[in-house]
Amino acid sequence: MLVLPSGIRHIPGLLKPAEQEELLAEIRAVVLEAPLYLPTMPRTGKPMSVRMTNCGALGWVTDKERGYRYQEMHPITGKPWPPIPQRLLALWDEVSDYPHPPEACLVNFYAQDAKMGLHQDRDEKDLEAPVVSVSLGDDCLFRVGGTSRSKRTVSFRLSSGDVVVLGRQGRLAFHGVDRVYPNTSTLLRNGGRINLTLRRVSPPRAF
DNA sequence: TAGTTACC
DNA sequence: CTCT
Repeated sequence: MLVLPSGIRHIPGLLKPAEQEELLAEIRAVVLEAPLYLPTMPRTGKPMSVRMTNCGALGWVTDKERGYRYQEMHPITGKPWPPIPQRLLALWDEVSDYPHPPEACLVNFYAQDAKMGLHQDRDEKDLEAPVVSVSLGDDCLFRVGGTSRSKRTVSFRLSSGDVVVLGRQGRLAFHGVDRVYPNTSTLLRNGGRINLTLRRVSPPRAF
């Protein structure tokens, strides 16, 4: 039987099919305002296989010249990111156990051959807040390990409507997507997978 | 495959 | 550097 590393919560089917459809419509609206683009790796300029955009006050971006960072503007259009849909803010309140709202929602689109290498989310200044991830569309094989690359990893399947929370000891866990399973969901007409990642970037301002 | 190193 |  599968045992997840501590601090990693997998909540299968948290979003019902109707909620997935509603959320998808909102993400389509985000993508109309802030188009998906192909990010590139720092220094090498190698394109990733995933296409990205963001919503929220800040968005995670990467390019050859300036590397991984958060910024307030879409790198192609130069416009501010659209707001995070209210139902994602509500989901954050439901699962994050954190008293301040997320500032960034990274939207990752995985075509059927896309993947994401093992990595840590460590570009945020606030590491107290968890990372909350929502899956839509085709299933994927998700892999998660410990806080060093050499630690053992476990793999499990994520389906549309599943939510994963990386918090506490899991906040800096290495994780990635090894493959997408084509045609395992009918949510997206043309297949593929969307992952939404909610993050708090800055420590909350003292009042 | 096991796992590095920047830049600001 | 979320790749090789």
